[in-house]
Amino acid sequence: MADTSGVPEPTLDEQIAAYQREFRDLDPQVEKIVSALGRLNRRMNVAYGRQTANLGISSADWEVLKALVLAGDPYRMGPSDLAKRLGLTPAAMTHRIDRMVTEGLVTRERDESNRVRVIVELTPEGRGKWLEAMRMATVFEEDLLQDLSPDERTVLGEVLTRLLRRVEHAQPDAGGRLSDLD
Amino acid sequence: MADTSGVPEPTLDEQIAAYQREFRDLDPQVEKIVSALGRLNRRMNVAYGRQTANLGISSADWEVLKALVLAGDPYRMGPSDLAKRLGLTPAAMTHRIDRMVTEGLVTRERDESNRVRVIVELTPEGRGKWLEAMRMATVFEEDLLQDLSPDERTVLGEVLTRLLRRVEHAQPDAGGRLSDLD
DNA sequence: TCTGAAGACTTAGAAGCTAAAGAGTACATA
DNA sequence: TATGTACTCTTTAGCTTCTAAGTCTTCAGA
Repeated sequence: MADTSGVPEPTLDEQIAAYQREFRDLDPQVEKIVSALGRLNRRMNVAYGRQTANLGISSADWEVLKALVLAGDPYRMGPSDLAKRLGLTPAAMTHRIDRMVTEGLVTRERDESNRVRVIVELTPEGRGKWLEAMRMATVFEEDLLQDLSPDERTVLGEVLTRLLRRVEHAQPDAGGRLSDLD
Repeated sequence: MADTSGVPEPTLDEQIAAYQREFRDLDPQVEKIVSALGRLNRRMNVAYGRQTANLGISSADWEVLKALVLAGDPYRMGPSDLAKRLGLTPAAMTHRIDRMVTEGLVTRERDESNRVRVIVELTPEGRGKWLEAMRMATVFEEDLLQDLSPDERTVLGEVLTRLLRRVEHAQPDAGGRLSDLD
């Protein structure tokens, strides 16, 4: 584990002030919204990560569990569909499934009706881990939002989905990957 | 590059509906806010990633450039301070700096007043890349938010900083790492 | 001068990814 | 039936980036 003590991250306002100092054409209000979004997400992911780590599952495991649960009962997908869904190569998916099989989270077997295909299926234990992670996550989320009034929740949800629609429309398909610009 | 065609991600509403089906105790409004936050952030990061990739810098490069710029003129930090700031081990920082020196983004030299220390300094080219990345990012961000009224911007900024304060208070220091639970 | 602490680097190795080659299965067509 | 082709998954080789542990250099204090 890397040492993260000392050398603290600047506060949001300090960072915005520094940006304005180093970069003239900056709307501080826009930057504050965007930076807060990035930071909020980063902190939330740290919290989720701690919770799932306590369950003994990695973020890679989590992604696969989520995809299988969203597929609905009987919680099955093929490796290449999973790979496309998660943006991995089939080779990477093979290794990931190997690990998850040994962890007891999923099973892998040939499709008897078409023996070219392979079926990855959630085990009861895998589904249990997903449910437990969701339970912890929702407790955290409720707590996070508890200071927001009903009106604020409505507005926030509406505005965020509007932004999401805009960003999805602006970029039809994916490219690189990057942590928050923040 | 992994194939990401076909097998589309469910829409936000489809996903919420699936979560409700699979997990009883779920406040759909809370989940919608949280999921929209996660997705929005993910899409934004993809956009940033494309932009910086066009400049020939990686997300790792970007993090270092940002830290040095935020340090202010003369844009200097020691490797271990950078490592702590970015949550890496000093060894990883050494390699990252190696790469960035060959890319001409930073210089590395011994501190003559204390020869144990090393000083990493932003080059004019590195600063130029940061400025250019910021320029592209702000254009994208202005465009993203353009449909929001002044009132909506004010409320959004205020609510997000409130949430940020809450999440920062709730978890003083970091733990694991995870992509969006979404 | 000696010694311990601290900072940066080196080495060895683990994890996870990609690209490309390989193996097995299904199916269309002769 | 035989065979070529396509499809799916796995294997192999190699790359990148990280951590852990050890080394080297420098500085500060006894």
